Order: sequence, then structure tokens, then C-alpha cells
Amino acid sequence: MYRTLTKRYPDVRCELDFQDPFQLLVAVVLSAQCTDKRVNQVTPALFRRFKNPKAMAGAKVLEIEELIRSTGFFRIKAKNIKILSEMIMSNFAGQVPGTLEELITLPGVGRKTANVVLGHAFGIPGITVDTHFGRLSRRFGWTEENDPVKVEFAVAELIPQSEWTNLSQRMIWHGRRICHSRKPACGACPLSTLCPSYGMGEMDKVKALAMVKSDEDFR
DNA sequence: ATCCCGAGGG
DNA sequence: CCCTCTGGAT
Repeated sequence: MYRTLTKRYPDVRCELDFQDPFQLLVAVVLSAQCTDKRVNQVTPALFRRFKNPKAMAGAKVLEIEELIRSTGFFRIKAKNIKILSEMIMSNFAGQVPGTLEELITLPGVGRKTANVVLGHAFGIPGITVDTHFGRLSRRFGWTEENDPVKVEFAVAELIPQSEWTNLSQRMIWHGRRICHSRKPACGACPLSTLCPSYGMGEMDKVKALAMVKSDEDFR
């Protein structure tokens, strides 16, 4: 997703590419419920107009809204980006903060966004649990699906810290490109031999819930 | 019609 | 736990 990772793991297709922590943070905020393609479409103009937290803090919310309209949730995102920029200026001396606790004080920045920024802008390992993890959990009948923090801790137990950022990126990529909810590309999936729903195709929430339930009954 | 590389609020 | 916010893709 980001330059350092693109270089280190060339087989993972990375589509957002920002070295600057602030621009990375804003891009990840924009990527919620939105494709990378769309984010990459709006960021050049956005950062040409407001390239750092100082400029973004002085922006009119309406102008940010216009620049990011096509990314969805644009009113909330625009407001959050302005406030978050103001907070970076007033609370963090103009620098994107480098800890989880500080990052999640920013509006629009939760655990997932914070961990992505920590991993890619600061090299601090973290497990990034997104909705793909949940979907994968469903496919495997894991019942922790509704608690991302539990999944985060469980994965952290299993994987060496040095691989957390790499694994997270690969999982996100896997969910996006292979294990998506509509027509999962099971033929291209390295986990197909392990997956109890291999070849079932479409997995909606109703089916998934039934599967988890029957799995519980079985135990 | 239904979901999406979330987050925040009730 | 539930709901809302948004446009776009399928």
C-alpha cells in the first residue's frame, strides 16, 4: 500500500503511495468505505491545494468537501480532516503523533487507521484488523469475528512482531483481491485447502451466521 | 439491492 | 448491541 512496503514486498500490489506521514494519514482516512483507485483520484488535487497540516487546518470545510466528494462519507471526512489538522498543529507541534494513544485522539482516526499509520510511517509494528479479517473469520467459522481487538491480540500471539505490518498488509490485500464477499476468487486463494467454505462462492451474512452457529453446535 | 481496506455515537 | 454517514461498484 505504501512505498516502503512496495519496495520490500514487490509481489504485494500496493496502490496508495505516500511517504509523508500527514498525507498518508489523510489518505487512509479517505480510504474508509472507498477504493484505492478513487482515493488516488482525489489526493493529487487535495494535496496540491492543502499539502500539510498547517494549510489543511486553514482550509474551508466546504472546499475540502468538494475535493473529496467522490470518496463517500465526504461531509464527515472533510470535517474530521480539518479538525485533525488543527489538532496536529495545536496539540502535536505540527507533526503527526507517533503513538496509538495519541493518534486515536484525532477525529476519524480509530484503531485500524492508527495502526496503518504507525506501521507504514513510523515503522512501529501493529496488527491492522479491517473488515476483511472479519469476513475471513466468518469463512473459517471463527466466532471472534465481531471483536476486532480480540482478533488483533489473537493474531499478535501467533505471528512474530517483525511480521505484523507485513502480515496486515497482505491480509488486507487478500481480503480486497481474493476473499471478497461477492465472488471470492477461491481458485487463487492460498488458504483454499484449509477453508471450510472453499468453493461455496457468495457468502452473505445470513449464510455466515448459520455456518458459525452450526459449527458451535457441532463442538 | 447490497456491500465496501471505519469511526463515532446512542 | 444498534445506528448513521456517502458515493461508487457490482
